[in-house]
Amino acid sequence: MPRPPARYPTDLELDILKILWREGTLATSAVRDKLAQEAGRDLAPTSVITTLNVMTKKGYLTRKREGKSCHFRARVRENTISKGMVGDLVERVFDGSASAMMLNLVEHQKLTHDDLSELESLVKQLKQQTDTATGTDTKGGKR
Amino acid sequence: MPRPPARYPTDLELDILKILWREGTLATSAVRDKLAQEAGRDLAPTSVITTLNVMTKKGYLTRKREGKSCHFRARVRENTISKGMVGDLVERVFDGSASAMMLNLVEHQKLTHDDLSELESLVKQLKQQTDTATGTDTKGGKR
DNA sequence: TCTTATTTTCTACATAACTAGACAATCCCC
DNA sequence: GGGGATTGTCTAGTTATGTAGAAAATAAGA
Repeated sequence: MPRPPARYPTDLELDILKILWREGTLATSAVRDKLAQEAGRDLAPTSVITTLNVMTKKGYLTRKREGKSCHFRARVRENTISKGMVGDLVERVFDGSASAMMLNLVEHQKLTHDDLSELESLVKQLKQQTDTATGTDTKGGKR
Repeated sequence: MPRPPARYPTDLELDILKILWREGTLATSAVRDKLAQEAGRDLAPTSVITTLNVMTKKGYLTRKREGKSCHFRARVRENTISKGMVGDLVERVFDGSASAMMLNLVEHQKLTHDDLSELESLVKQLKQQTDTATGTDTKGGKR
């Protein structure tokens, strides 16, 4: 068994996905420009196309021929990917314990006072839901 | 510029680190056994040594000859690695916004009522610290 | 001591990721 | 319509990861 394929988008793929999530549909050259401007990746046109084709093969993108050029669009939603990547990290690093990861985040990453307030109210809200769900515990299956 | 080296331990490396963090120092064969038992990785002895040597070269491990065999020990602390990996994900997926990642976690990962309680008190505690810090301008240097 | 089992070293190979060149296809402008 | 520019296809080169075999080194036992 050789190198297993990555479960989630690689670095470059993620940079491209971010662009397409924001911009919608773009031609190859446009993707190339954005990559240079925003991600500081100054790639040859062929490099960009190759990558876009690979991503299409992987199911990350949709490809449509438009005259001589191709237009690409994200086929996966941002939320799905970020959720998956976070979940993967929780699994691999924290053995599936989301709370362990939360604690790590709260302790090590810089959170502003406002961040903390927002988080606090969100937690309070969720706690109430869990409270109410003690009777009908089917509610927990939010996701 | 070809394939960039991973910034953090790969899958297999992390599995090995987890074992060594828990067990302290182990000979190659012991690492191999644990990998089989706990991670379900049934590797050939040579595969394990090769990986251990690579990890040593990367600075993850310490290697000491002990008669005919070698003993390995983690050289990096668990906290450092997990913090780094979480920070990396925050950077790559959430563009550096730790709070965005928190929200994702709270929304999508399953947290028990107890998890939420613990989190709540931790946030409360941190908020107070931030409050006290309002006098000193340490707030400015966010990111 | 000589055989044997263990462990290491060195080499190797498949696949993924990242990048780009050679070259073909296609479009636009004069 | 032909020349130049743009874009796509195909191929390829480099490094990382994951895995293991051949063979050397070493310890241990009969």
